[in-house]
Amino acid sequence: MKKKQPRKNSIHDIARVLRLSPATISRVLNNHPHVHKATRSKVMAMVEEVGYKRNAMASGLRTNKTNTVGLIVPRISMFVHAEIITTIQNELHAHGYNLIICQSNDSVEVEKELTNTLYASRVDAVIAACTLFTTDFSHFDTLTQNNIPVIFYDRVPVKPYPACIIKGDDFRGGYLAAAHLLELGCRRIAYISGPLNCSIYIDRFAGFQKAMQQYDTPVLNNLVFYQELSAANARKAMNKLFAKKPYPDAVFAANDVSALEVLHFAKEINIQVPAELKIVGYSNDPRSAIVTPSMTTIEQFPANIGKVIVTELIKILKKDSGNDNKAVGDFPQITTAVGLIRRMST
Amino acid sequence: MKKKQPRKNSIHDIARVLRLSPATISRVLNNHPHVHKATRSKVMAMVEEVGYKRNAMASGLRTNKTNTVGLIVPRISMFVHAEIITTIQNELHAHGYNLIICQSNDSVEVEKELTNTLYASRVDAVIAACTLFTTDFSHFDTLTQNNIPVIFYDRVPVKPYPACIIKGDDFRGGYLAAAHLLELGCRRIAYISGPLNCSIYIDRFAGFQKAMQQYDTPVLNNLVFYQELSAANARKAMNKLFAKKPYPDAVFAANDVSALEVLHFAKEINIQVPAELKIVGYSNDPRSAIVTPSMTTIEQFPANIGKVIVTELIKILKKDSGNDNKAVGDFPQITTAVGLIRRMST
DNA sequence: TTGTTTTCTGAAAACGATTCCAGTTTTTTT
DNA sequence: AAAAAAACTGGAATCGTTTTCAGAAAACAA
Repeated sequence: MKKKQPRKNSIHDIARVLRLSPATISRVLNNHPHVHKATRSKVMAMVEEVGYKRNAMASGLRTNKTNTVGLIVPRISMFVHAEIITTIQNELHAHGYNLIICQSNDSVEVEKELTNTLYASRVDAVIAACTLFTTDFSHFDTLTQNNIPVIFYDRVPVKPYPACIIKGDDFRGGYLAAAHLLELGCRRIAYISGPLNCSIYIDRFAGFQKAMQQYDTPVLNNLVFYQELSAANARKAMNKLFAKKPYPDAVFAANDVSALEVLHFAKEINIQVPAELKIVGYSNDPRSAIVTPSMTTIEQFPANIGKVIVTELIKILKKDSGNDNKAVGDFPQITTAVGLIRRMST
Repeated sequence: MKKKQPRKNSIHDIARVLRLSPATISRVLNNHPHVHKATRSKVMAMVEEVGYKRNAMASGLRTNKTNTVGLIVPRISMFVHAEIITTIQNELHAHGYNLIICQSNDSVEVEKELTNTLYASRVDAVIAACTLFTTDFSHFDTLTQNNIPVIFYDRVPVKPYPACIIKGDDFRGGYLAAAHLLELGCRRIAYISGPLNCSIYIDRFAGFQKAMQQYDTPVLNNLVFYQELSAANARKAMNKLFAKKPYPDAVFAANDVSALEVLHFAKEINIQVPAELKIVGYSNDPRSAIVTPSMTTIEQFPANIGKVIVTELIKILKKDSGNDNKAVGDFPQITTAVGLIRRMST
């Protein structure tokens, strides 16, 4: 019960007991060469015995390295993000890095604070998926200017920024969804988009337009909605769409939450899906597979995104030259594949 | 473009420029009294100008305080956890603490490493929901023995452990689910449980038994399954249950993933839900609300759990006496409420 | 044996912020 | 005007680790 570690537990304490210097203990702990075998095992034994654990703050302060990567994400509960995070964590772990996960709750204010906190703890790099409302990315300057590499993904800066950018092929996603509906014969396609200040929605919309154009189908203003993609907003849009005929024959929603609400609404007012109305969502949220009818959606391959992010990050950390002497154009910009998953809603 | 922060950026640098001592800068930064007003504003201006940001490692090393709490969780993607985490983060933030979120991926090995990492960075406290397979909690000893408070929630130690424990009322959850089914007239109730080495499943099962007993209904061994709660395992269980008559008239599953698979299976073999088979899940996963028929389930009020956790944690951190001189019995053990949400599956 | 490498080890100076202890200035009191 | 108190500031030690530099010990060569 009263078994207590000695109050202090530093390499000095170990050194004192073994009549060695802290320097030697440190060398053992860091696998430096030129430590006598006997000394090494003596030290290791003692380290084991007293349960010594390195103080990361002292170490980091001295070496200017934390082996830690910070991640900022709007909400961890979003399926795509959860999946990406998990992959990132596993991959980083394999490379000896720890991951600090932070949620911005889609608040720019919190996002700013988080960049500061991560800088304060001097993480080796930051990975960020910004909020919907982040149009000014200058709060990341503290990081980039102090040579902490930043990788953006998902919701990325629209204007050039000195950081690596990794994004899904949103243009193609929008195109695939629209082309699919057009091919099925739909011509009055409603589109529920996110706000157009955000990179992903800009691109999805552009893809949507491209497909419509290819099928010589005009994009009707009263069939397109730019809004925060909540269920409530989707419902509002549907109320407008079905206030009077002609009804749309398809709805493409830029995320699955909206698409699910569209489906729910259609059921309520007894519109047959897919016969009278076809629906396509975005992201392949697990819910989209289990509703009835199951939902056609765009798959983003989150595990792949995670892998690409870590691969790039490791490259950057390895070469270690930091952001110095780099022009904006020197930072890679990578697009990851998307695909259409056809289900019963079309 | 070439605008560069001066290479170093410490209080020494600010002190040098202002012809003050680092001590004074520090005092300004920490709102110590007894700093001349003029000096204070001069310093603040310079801090602002050079964009000085405190080095958390140096500060933490000196003060032995990081204002950071570590959180270990099996998977952030589980809805209940995501919700709890978000609440914890927001509440902690209000108290000036940062949160480091870590995933164990339900691996005991990773969980161990994470406790070490969190100890290495000397967080002020650790909140942990352990893996299903954690039966030995000794890897948390490093923390408790070094006076870092630990709070367990959800999946908590079964044996006494010197840490605060916060758990949902799993006994009552199991009871409510079973009693609900019994009240509706079900008598052949199958139960898909998690493995019984884990606190939550022990309690849910006990609650289930209690209800069965109150209704003088025997718990039949061939209707109870102890297994990791995956969709695949749920399907296996269903295959057994529906291999030959008499079929069960209800299934209670200890989580929603299993319950959803049960529903899916029932649909496949054309069993009417709820007419022929009633189903109850656990956790109120968002998916349970949108399937057809929607799923009756046990709500755990995750936001409330998060609040309770932070309230307790702040109490502990405030009194700051640490784990010293505390017997195992001195640590609070709190149970949070659960409730039944009745939907169309019953 | 002596001289020269090669191994091994320790002393001490960092890293950046905080804080105790004095010391200096200013204000207040007598 | 002198004495006492209060307000303000700086020096220097400290937190625990890493690393450079140089010194001591061992191994090797001549």
